[in-house]
Amino acid sequence: MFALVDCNNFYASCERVFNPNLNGKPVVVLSNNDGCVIARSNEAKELGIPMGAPAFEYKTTFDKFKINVFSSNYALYGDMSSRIMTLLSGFTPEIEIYSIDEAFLKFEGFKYHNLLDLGSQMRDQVTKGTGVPISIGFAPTKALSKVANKIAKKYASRTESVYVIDSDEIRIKALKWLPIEDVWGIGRKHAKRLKEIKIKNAYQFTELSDDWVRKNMSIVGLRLKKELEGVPTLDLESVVDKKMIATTRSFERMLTSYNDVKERTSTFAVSCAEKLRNQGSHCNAVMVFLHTNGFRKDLPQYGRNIIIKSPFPTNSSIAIIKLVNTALEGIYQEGYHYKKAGVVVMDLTPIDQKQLTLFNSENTKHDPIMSVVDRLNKSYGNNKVKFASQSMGRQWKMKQEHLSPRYSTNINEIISIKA
DNA sequence: TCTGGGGTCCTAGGGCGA
DNA sequence: TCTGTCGCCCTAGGACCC
Repeated sequence: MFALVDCNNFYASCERVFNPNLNGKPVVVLSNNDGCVIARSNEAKELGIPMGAPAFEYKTTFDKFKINVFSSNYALYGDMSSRIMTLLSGFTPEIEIYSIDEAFLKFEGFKYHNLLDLGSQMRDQVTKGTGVPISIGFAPTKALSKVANKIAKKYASRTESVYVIDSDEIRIKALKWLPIEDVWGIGRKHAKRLKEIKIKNAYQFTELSDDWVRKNMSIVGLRLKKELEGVPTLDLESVVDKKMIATTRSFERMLTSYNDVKERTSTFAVSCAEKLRNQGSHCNAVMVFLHTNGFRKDLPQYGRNIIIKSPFPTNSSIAIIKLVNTALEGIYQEGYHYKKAGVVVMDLTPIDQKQLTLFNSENTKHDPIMSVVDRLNKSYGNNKVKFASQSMGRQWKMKQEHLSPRYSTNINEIISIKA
């Protein structure tokens, strides 16, 4: 049996944990730069705030309904997530952390265990330990546990947030209930095509022929079909090293000078290099992209990306900045208003599998310098150590007008209780 | 004025050597 | 020496997830 545990409206719930006044009130959390809505409490959903709503367009709605608006606070959400995952790990060693707010758990040999009781225990322990409400779906496959979870969440009061699919009868009933566009693994494009041939719910999807699904939706679609039929094709996935690492951002305002863009991409390069060192990897290539604001039809549009191979595997911030600068020179064009840029490090290899090259060897001093940089940043806060191409005086800030304190990860921002 | 960020997997199609 | 075919590798692009 698989269980899918999903935190309800995770970011909004995290904000509520340290601010109980928000209970019962509408809450939304915005993306980086306070751009669009990425999480909503049930009350905000009921007021018709859609996922992805641009914040500036909904400002009057926020004011009108007294919606509590927060900038995203990833320090807080990341910490809450790891506390929840630790609690869940107490129930089974077989756990796959699927995202910041979701985990698949596998229960072998629990045939005669009462899953409803088990789910209730999990729910109570996480709620008691962290204050974040969760929903749990049990089923014989991962895709079906997603379906069960949706039901647990949708009918929270009736199911007490735990739902079990353990018979064919319940499975079919659940699949008939689930609209095709809500099936895990079926995105917008496939949902549209399926609806065109009158497939409206998950059950009808399972009635299609294997051949049709294989032909039109590839092996991925066929695996999904089997999963929904109750035949497991997906197992828990173990944590593997990332195959690419990216740092990309929209700018608060549009940039028109080469040096401004270069400062940004250098900072992205440093961030990617740090992530590489954390993972214990080197990169063998970097990709840099930049583009103008696609929403501004009145301005000329431009966007390009370029991949540059590194002469040697590296995770040195200095070496990666150099590569990124070379790449940027290749694609930067004067005369445009740039809104977004990013650096992606690719072709990653483990540090201990370094191939020696005859030419172009790297500077051997970089490794010790980077470990000093990492230590300093760890002790004095991130990004204290800057490299020459990064801005020194200038402070690049994300727009974060509604940021909550980092209650759980910064001693200066812990919650204070007034007597 | 203001519209996120970070990933994975699969397939088709072209280049290329056997 | 030329041509056809097969399979491998690489890349771009599409689809999906949170």
